[in-house]
Amino acid sequence: MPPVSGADQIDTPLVATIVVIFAIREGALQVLLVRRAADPDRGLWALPGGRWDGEESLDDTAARKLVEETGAADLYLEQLFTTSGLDATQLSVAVAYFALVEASTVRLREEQEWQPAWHDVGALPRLALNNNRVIQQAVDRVGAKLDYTNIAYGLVPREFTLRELQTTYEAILGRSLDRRNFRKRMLSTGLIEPTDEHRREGAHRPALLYRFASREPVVL
Amino acid sequence: MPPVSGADQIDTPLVATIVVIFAIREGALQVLLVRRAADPDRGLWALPGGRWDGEESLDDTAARKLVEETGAADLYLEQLFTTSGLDATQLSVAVAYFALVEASTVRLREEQEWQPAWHDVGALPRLALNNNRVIQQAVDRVGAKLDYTNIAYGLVPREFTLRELQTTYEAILGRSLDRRNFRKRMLSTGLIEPTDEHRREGAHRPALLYRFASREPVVL
DNA sequence: TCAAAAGTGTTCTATCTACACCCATGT
DNA sequence: ACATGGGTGTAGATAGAACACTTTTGA
Repeated sequence: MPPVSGADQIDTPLVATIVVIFAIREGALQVLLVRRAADPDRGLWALPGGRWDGEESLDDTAARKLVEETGAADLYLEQLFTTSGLDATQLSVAVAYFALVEASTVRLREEQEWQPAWHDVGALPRLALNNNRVIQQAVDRVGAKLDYTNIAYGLVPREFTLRELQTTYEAILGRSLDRRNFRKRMLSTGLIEPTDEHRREGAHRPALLYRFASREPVVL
Repeated sequence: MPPVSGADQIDTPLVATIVVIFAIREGALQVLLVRRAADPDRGLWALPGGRWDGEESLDDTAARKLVEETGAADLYLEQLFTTSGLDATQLSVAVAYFALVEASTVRLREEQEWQPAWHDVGALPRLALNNNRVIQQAVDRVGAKLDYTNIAYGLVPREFTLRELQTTYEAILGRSLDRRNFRKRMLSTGLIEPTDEHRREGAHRPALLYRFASREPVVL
């Protein structure tokens, strides 16, 4: 095991991971933010993150941060990019990730001083550091990957209706899709498959439930 | 300006950039390698890289490394990903980039102890650390981006024949393309445009020269 | 006149887009 | 019976893939 970095030193580079945690809530794409506890920008809403201590990989640090904040199993986690110079008061490098979690599995620790809370990506406040830009890049990346991967499995329950899946896509892409074409394409890719169960809710025909054929990342 | 990290300390995380420098040479995709000067894997071929000292951004560190090794203007440089734990002897983080340079503008510093040299990506030796994997990811990324960006401008001279451009694409993709379809697609995207000059070389009809409409990154 | 690479168009296929009606259910 | 969302097919447009002959030049 490699030795651990000592306590804060102004001349030691700080390596941190930050995680853009997405979930679909109330039909909208939301992101988890916390109150930033350190200068600069103390008190502003910010992406959750933590120092990398060298005892685990960067990916593991990001995954651990995700679980700490949401209690959610690590459904989908991907590295975005790395930036330096965010924080003019300290030599620092931030490795940004994004994660996709299923809203119903999340239990926030709302008693915490950093006040974790979901925010609609369409109506974000000004965030600490460059966090607005990081989130925008994460949204763009997820939207692009919806077309040729199965990563939406991270956002929906194990079984879901096509309507739920379509709402998820629309929330990320920011535009509405044609129901018939959406169904045809989803099924033709083979990424999802029908179950033999239906869900009835309300005064209308019950919807067939589907599942992702794989809940590991697949690229078409 | 932020303070500078001190000399080597075993308990200070080392942040380094490494750069996959690509050029087309003799019709093949080649990558610049150097002899690694430090343990582990001292003496093996490796990607050029250098410590990040905090006085410049990570991107600037990678760009400077590129210029130091090749003398080439920074034609195209993009971040790939960041890894930790490459080097079990030290707490380290490596930020990988790839660069596209035009072979004719490169002047290697061959007198250097680290023996910079071009290697065909199709026939690489075993490299230090995870460098084989880094190069593979870089090739995949470039190949994917050929389809929807103009990044090939980084690999070809300011003016070029369609044959030269096609050879460049084929070297990266590892397969041959149809000449007529290639021409049609290249011109229909508007990424390249004809000049009014021809190049005659050999006992055959002269080829019209083309240029990239923009030599800054463009996404279709 | 010959060899060698440049230049050019059409057909076929697959994919994406647009669009309207019937079905199953609860009240 | 009616309101609500679920489920389905077709036609037109677009983009990509396959494919062969003529042109210009230097030797």
